[in-house]
Amino acid sequence: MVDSSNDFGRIIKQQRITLQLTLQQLADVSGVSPSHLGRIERGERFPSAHILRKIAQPLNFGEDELFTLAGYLSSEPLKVTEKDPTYSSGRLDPYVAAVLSQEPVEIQRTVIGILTLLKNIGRSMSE
Amino acid sequence: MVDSSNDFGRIIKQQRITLQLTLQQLADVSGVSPSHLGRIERGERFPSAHILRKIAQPLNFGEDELFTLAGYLSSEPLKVTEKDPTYSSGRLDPYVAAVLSQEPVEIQRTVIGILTLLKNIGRSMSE
DNA sequence: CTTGACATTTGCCAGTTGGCAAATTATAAT
DNA sequence: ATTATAATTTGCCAACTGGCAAATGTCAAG
Repeated sequence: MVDSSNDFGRIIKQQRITLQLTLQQLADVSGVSPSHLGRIERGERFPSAHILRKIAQPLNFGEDELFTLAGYLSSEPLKVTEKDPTYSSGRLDPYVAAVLSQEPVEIQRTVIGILTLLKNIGRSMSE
Repeated sequence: MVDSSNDFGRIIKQQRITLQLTLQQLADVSGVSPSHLGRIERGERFPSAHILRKIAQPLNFGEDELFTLAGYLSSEPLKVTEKDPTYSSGRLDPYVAAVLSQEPVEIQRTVIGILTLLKNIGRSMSE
């Protein structure tokens, strides 16, 4: 299965690169084969919970953080999301709320500041 | 494959019974086939993260909670949040919630993705 | 340019997941 | 008990996961 907008893989890869690890090294530490790790990074495989748990710690992710990321970023959009009006715009996504509430209010507002900035940039570029 | 001490299945089943749902009804709501749900309940299948996520909401479980129950997660709370009292307010600033909820969920999640990336960069730079 | 040493990707395939439909079992109602 | 109906389980199999080994890509040193 290929995930065309492979956010999860990109995040994993970014973190591996940041930590200066090769696939082989991450494989040694996590016990997951380098080939499989590579396929996860480029969205050719969707890792099982078992694998997610193995790679969470070596990548400095909280386990549940990685699970939540994987769940929400998985290739198949949730039908529930489409059917349930409470999940569409006008409401705050529960996952987003959960993650943000872990941050100090200062950080929360900074995030909003960045969002506003990006929107302004986008607006001015489309004129 | 059979899980001899099938705690997870029992908990899932208990919750389904409590909510007065049949396998068929839970299947309709969650989008997971009744046969598969049945096999999960009696420990003949280990649900993927994808399936876990689908059934969490209809059963009134938080996703992390369900992952923990599934035995994939350690039950330890997040280290960062626990050790640093100034770090988390534990709640979402109302202004932040108001602004973010005006964006599509997709954007909301992208914002979180950016935040995560920035945190990872910061973490690796301070080592 | 070539060699050698790693790093990453690909080919292959055994094992597992999860859906569909048929079979079986439980539950009512007469 | 008998039939009808709903709920659950089983048989089957297409699709996916993840490991191993081979192939390919990358790059620094000679």
